[in-house]
Amino acid sequence: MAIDSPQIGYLLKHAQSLLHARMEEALRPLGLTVSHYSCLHHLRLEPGISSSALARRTFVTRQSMNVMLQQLIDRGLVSRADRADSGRALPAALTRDGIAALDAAERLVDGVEQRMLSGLTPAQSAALGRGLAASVAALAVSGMPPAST
Amino acid sequence: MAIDSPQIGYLLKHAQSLLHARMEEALRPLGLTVSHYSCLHHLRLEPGISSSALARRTFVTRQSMNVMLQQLIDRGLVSRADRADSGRALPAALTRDGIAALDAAERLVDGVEQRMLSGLTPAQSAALGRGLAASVAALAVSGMPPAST
DNA sequence: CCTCATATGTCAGTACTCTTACATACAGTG
DNA sequence: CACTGTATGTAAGAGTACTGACATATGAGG
Repeated sequence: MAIDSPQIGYLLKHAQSLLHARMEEALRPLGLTVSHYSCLHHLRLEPGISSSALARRTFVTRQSMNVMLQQLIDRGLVSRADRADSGRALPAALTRDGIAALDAAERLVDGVEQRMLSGLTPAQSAALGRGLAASVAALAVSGMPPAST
Repeated sequence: MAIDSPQIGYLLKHAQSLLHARMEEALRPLGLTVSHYSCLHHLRLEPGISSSALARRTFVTRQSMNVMLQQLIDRGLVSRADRADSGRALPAALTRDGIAALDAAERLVDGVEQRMLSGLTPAQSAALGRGLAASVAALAVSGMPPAST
């Protein structure tokens, strides 16, 4: 293993693990998990999105997303059509209560993210964002890049 | 939610998710999971480490680490004393086969990390590392920082 | 010496996510 | 129209990690 860069993977894991833990703590008073929050968040960004598409946005399988959606529906935070207009996709959307819960959750989550970036200047935060975006782009497609040589 | 910075949490999750997926793919031919790799990796960094300490390094509970360690012991990659010299900690270490497996795994993982950073200059990679380290530091302790105002 | 706090190992139960598999609905092509 | 490919929803099962609880071993302090 090389000397300098390879620990970036570990730092990435460490940062993500801590962010998840702090978000979980922050959301606990609302009775929401981070997964629930992510679901609601993307549901607001794209009202009427299908469960499968939502699953891709939140990096889980569509089976897991269906379970989570059902929980949120049972709690009255999400509504979902029981018949598809076209195709099989059943559009889901936030209810009034869902919007309220998400508003409260956003405030808490924003606080955690601000705390995460509190040791960085705006320029450094922007650089962090660019670095992460470049990493995402480089890892986006499955499989190995053309072998060296 | 604010306009610019808050998406960094999502980028962090996205990057970590993709890194994990690519590492899993790369390690599959060896029959190792990313969790197994992390375990072996830290076992080499700190030979004789206890299961609980190893769990902290790899961000899982000591119960989960015990299960993983047992799997690796059953495969002959790790050895563990059955009696503690002092206290209750049972020191674990890599076997000859474990070192060989880890050597092969390190090469594959390094390739993935290099791919992740391939779109960044060395200076940008360093900045990414510093940003992540600062994020880890800011999120390190549980609980909320003193409320604003 | 005794007590308390901390750390480790372990067991049992729970919850969550994934893998695998199948049925359905549309789009494109012959 | 029939066939193929892709996308979605759903169900069943396995695998994995977590929470809660308890016993044990050491060190600090009275």
